[in-house]
Amino acid sequence: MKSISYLSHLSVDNVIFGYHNKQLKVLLMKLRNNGHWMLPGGFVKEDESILNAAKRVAHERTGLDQLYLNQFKTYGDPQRNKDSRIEKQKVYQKYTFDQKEVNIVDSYFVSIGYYTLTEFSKVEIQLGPVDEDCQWFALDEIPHLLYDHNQLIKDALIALRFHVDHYPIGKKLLEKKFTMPEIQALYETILEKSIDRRNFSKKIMKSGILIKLDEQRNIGAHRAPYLYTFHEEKYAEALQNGIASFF
Amino acid sequence: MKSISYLSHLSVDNVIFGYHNKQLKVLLMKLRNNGHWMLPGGFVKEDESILNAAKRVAHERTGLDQLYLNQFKTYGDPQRNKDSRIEKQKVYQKYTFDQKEVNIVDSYFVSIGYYTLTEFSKVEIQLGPVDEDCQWFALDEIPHLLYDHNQLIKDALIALRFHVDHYPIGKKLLEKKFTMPEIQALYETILEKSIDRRNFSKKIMKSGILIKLDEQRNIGAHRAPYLYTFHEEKYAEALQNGIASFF
DNA sequence: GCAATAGTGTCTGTAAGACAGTATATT
DNA sequence: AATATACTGTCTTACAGACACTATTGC
Repeated sequence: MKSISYLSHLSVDNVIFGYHNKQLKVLLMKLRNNGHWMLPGGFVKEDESILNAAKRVAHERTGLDQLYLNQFKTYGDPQRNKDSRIEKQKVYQKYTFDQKEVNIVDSYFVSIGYYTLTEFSKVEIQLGPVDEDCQWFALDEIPHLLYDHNQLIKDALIALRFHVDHYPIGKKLLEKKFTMPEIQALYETILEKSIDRRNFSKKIMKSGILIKLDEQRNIGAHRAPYLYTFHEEKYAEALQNGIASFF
Repeated sequence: MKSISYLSHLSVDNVIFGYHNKQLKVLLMKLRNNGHWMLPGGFVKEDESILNAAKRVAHERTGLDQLYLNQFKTYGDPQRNKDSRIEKQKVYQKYTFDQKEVNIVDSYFVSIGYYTLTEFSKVEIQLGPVDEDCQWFALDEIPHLLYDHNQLIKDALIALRFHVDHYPIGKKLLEKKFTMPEIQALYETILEKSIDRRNFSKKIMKSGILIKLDEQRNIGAHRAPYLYTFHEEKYAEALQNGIASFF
């Protein structure tokens, strides 16, 4: 194996949320020779920022660039990398750090948690160099993951929902032009609650981030919905400064 | 120097806020042979959680136990430990990690930021083993600090204010029994804004975390204020679940 | 005309924020 | 009496949340 210098005892873990058609999923992977599902993660190179390390990890699996990553919490407890289910001898376990090989299983890693949210319908999953499998999982079908990764997902969800509540989303999740029911479904799916149509529309229009277009989209045997786009400046400003409270 | 095993390239930095008598201060220190003020920080032992590492760092300087620490952000950029003002040869710079000596200056450290808030009047500052000086600084008198530590303080303040806005504080900052003006001054100082007396009292009483006692405190040539204590259960519950929005 | 979905306005309750006059303790 | 600080209630306004009928399209 080629010797690459990574910071030892440090990793990044990514909770990659994917949205498509009223479904919210999480990207999970299996390490070769390991057999347990886990979050995509990786290590930090000696000359790399932690944010770029997290972006690289996400890019390796999804091919996506320009992801909007959010750091949500850092985990560091000597017990967190113990998992009694691991058969140590079978595990892909040697990794070169600073010229010496290290057991990546069962040794203490401090891990920086990031999450991101993306449209998953066009993502073609690629396996990383040490991956055996990689797939999207619906939130209610997440298996028991390695280490503390189930907890990371819980924490990331809380952070994501908080974010959605205070900052605009949707630019990378919806088409350029979208309907009010579409963006409402996005919010409802992420927040896992239903929102009154009239109140939703009132509120989001008042925030100013949407522009109503003089176009409609014909979909099915019913009244055609109007199309909207994001107001670029207002959207960017709200992303900077936040919105008092959204939904 | 004794060989202690620490996780390399990883540190914790503490923003220790101290409140006393309408003043909010930050504890800063100077490293021996360095000459620049910085946040108290330290390294993580091989068998230690990052939270305990941060507690140990705070304990070393303040002697305080049972601090309520909050992790707010992790910093990791190869550029963050560069500081052109450092005279490298003069710096206390050798530290033993994993049996080998490492330059702690100018090498890449990922740092986990914690903040805490404590009453500072009874704290007797102790110098850590590598400290030259350690003192409280008012927020508007903070000098230019090493590395990105001024930014850490900014971020910690935002996190602290957010926390104060959504969770109860005061148990470790006020005496067992306190007056309404006292707790209001605490909020006003931390949030750096004045709050209407009538609205403050209305709001905090409605939250249920205060119990009005049938006692008054005689202080000075004016009407005696009533005393209050925290409602233990309500306080604990609010600390768990948060309060919609406070001030 | 039937089925399906989109569009829209009003009312009510609650909470935030502005605001001023009275009460009490000390000297 | 004068000074200093504490105590308290009402009004206005904005927003959240509940709620129902009409409009359009395809078949």
